[in-house]
Amino acid sequence: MEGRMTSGTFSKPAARRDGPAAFSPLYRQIRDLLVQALDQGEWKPGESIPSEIDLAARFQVSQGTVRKAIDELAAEHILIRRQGKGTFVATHQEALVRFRFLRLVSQGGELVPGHSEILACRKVRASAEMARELGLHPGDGLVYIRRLLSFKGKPTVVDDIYLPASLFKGLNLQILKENEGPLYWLFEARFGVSMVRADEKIRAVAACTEIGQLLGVESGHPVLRVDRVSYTYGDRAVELRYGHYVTEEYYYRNALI
Amino acid sequence: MEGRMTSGTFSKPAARRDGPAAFSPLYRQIRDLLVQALDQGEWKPGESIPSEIDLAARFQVSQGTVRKAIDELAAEHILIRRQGKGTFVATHQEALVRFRFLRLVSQGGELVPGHSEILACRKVRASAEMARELGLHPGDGLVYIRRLLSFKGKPTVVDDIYLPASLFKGLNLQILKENEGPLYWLFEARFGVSMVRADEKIRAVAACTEIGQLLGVESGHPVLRVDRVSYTYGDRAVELRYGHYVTEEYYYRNALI
DNA sequence: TAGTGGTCTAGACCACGGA
DNA sequence: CCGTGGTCTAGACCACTAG
Repeated sequence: MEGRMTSGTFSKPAARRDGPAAFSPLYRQIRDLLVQALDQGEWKPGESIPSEIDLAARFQVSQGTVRKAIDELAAEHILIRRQGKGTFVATHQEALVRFRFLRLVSQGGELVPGHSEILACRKVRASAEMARELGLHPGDGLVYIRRLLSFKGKPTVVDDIYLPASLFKGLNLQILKENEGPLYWLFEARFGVSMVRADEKIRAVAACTEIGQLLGVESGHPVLRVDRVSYTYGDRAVELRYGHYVTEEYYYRNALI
Repeated sequence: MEGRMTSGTFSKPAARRDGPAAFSPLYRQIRDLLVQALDQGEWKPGESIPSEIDLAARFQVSQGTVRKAIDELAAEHILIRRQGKGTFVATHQEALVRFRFLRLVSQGGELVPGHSEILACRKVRASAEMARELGLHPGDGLVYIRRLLSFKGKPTVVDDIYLPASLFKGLNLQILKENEGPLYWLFEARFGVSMVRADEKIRAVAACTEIGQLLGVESGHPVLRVDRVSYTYGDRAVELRYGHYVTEEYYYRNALI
């Protein structure tokens, strides 16, 4: 009963005078094991993971410790708890997840679903900077995608997307055109790459003629430029996305908390 | 409400009884009581609140329940836990808090402290829309502030700020000019109004001549337009802020999580 | 050494969803 | 009805900070 998996088994007794703090509580180790299992596809987006009691048995810890591990993953929106039903792997099919990654809302504040049109898809080679951001080598293969997002028929966003070809083998124009629903859903369902978080850099720039034509505005018109790096389970960058947003009828919404 | 208290396993079921009808677990009621105490100024920004054990005694619940209440407030960055020291009320003096409300970073990604210059301060009357957003009546008194933020000597942000005059009695140009440090620090230290969260709407617009002159760019130059509504403890809107950002050397950074 | 928050456990019971 | 997550308690011990 007692002696089982007390904190001594996992945690490090003192005796570290200057090394980087090596102490990691049990629940965080469990959290990392869960992420690892997710990364390996043990449970897929939309599926349920085992119950807290089962996981507690599997990892030989108390239910409370498993709970705290899941709490963290739920706070990161990697897992979703549903009382009475179970705990599920988040999927970009759900509106709540989608709108975390597409912040455009109409003047009134409604979250408007958009229509996506694929304009291009081809293989390119990574520049030095792209390689650095994706943890690849310059010249490595990338899949380039250009797509136009429209809201209520109005062209609003042009995205230029770059993906590591090694992770998205076989991705081509036909697959993209056949796809219905969010791109990230295609990525997770067909290629096993789940986008979990992203960092964005936002600027105001003047539209070039090419972008202007696609968005139906004059060249020089102010547009939002949104540079995104997206990450999957292990904090691994797996997408670069350069977006141009027309913000006359929709705006980028952000909550500061 | 009553069902909440009848959860007979509690050794002290008679402890809490509060009125607001909706069902909410004990720890959330404790959370709300803590927010209420903060709102009434029982503990001021930068100060420590009582220990978990003391609070547990005060509210007649277990330490674990208090912990969970504090956990929520810490997640909202309203409280800050420091192991071995105590739990403290967040203050805008801290860099971590400031940078949650000022998202501009340099190209390299460093968080650069800026220099603030007050350009104007006067009393105005609330328009219908402003009144609606602040929960006031049209015509109610507001304090209007224009300030210029510069980074490394370069003018970068013009903010037009509107505050309910009733909450900021006596705020004038002199007080603003004497103030050193963040505006929000002045607000919380001198007027007892703590900004806890905010919503922002972001667009790309062309600079008008007036804004262009202040920011040192041509009229028509693309700038970020950031409309902010800020909230204090009870989710009460207490500030409108319309910002224009030049984004050539600095950009707005956002984390999608 | 004393006091704080942080971790972990064990057990009881509540709320919810579905068979 | 059962199984799920959600709440609450009680107690032991660990990690950190300060005097």
